[in-house]
Amino acid sequence: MPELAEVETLRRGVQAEFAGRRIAGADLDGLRSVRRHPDPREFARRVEGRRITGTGRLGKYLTLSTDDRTVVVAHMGMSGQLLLSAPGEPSRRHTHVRLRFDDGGPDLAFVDPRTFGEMFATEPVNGALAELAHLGFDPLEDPQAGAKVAALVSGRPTRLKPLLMDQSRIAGIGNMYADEILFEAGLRPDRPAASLSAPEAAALHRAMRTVLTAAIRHRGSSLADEQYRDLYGRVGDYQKRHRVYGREGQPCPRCGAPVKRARSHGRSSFSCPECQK
DNA sequence: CAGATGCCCTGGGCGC
DNA sequence: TGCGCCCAGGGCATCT
Repeated sequence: MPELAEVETLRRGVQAEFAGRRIAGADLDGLRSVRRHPDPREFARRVEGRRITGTGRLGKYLTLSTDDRTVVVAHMGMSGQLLLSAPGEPSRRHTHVRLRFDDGGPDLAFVDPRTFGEMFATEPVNGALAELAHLGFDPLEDPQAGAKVAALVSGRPTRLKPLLMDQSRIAGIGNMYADEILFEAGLRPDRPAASLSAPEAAALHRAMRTVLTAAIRHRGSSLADEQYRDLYGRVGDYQKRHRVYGREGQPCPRCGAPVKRARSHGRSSFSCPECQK
């Protein structure tokens, strides 16, 4: 389930492999992955002939800027992959979008079994993409992130974990990294945000940076299903360093108490009952 | 406005 | 071997 660290890993791959190249055409399979376009042919028409000039990321969204105003946006959802594919090589199952390039180099394939992900082509209005306007700040890219975390928790009755995962407030943190960040910060997932002291809010921001930068350094997390792969099809390494997520009953690496799993709304939260307060 | 719920969707794992 | 069931969960629409 690609979150900020996995999308950032993909972005770096896409930047290295696709920046400067011109899209010859887009092959589409069905409507769902380009569902923002009333007619999928519109997506193909908008990207054809565009040269990719750079890449960006806001939260879990990856953006490809081009030589005109067109911006191609990708979101991986639960199971989306962006894969470097040899031109002419048959598309694997669940390939929904495939970008071909005019230089004979590798294609970019969007593969997504569960189809929660999407791609679309759009353009900025007043320098911003309307489709991403609902997103909150990026915890790594925003230089004001520390102050924004402090402001966010102040006076808010919401519990910490839903707050961390609320993309309209902080962009890029999902279920997995929320658990790891809260463990790193020593804070319970169900802790009311407003109850945090100033040092605890600072620790929460520090934990975001620590966990997310380490996860990027290790090229993201691939869980048991190995659904997450980078652009080259490689699994990440950071799952080996998970301390609570997916580790129910195993000893907390800090105090040895068994990691606890709690469920709410069909989502699992993993935490240490002893050292998260 | 915030929180809760249900839906979208498929592969993999499990029990029988 | 195969079938039905459950689970994973991000984003969004819809409700209270």
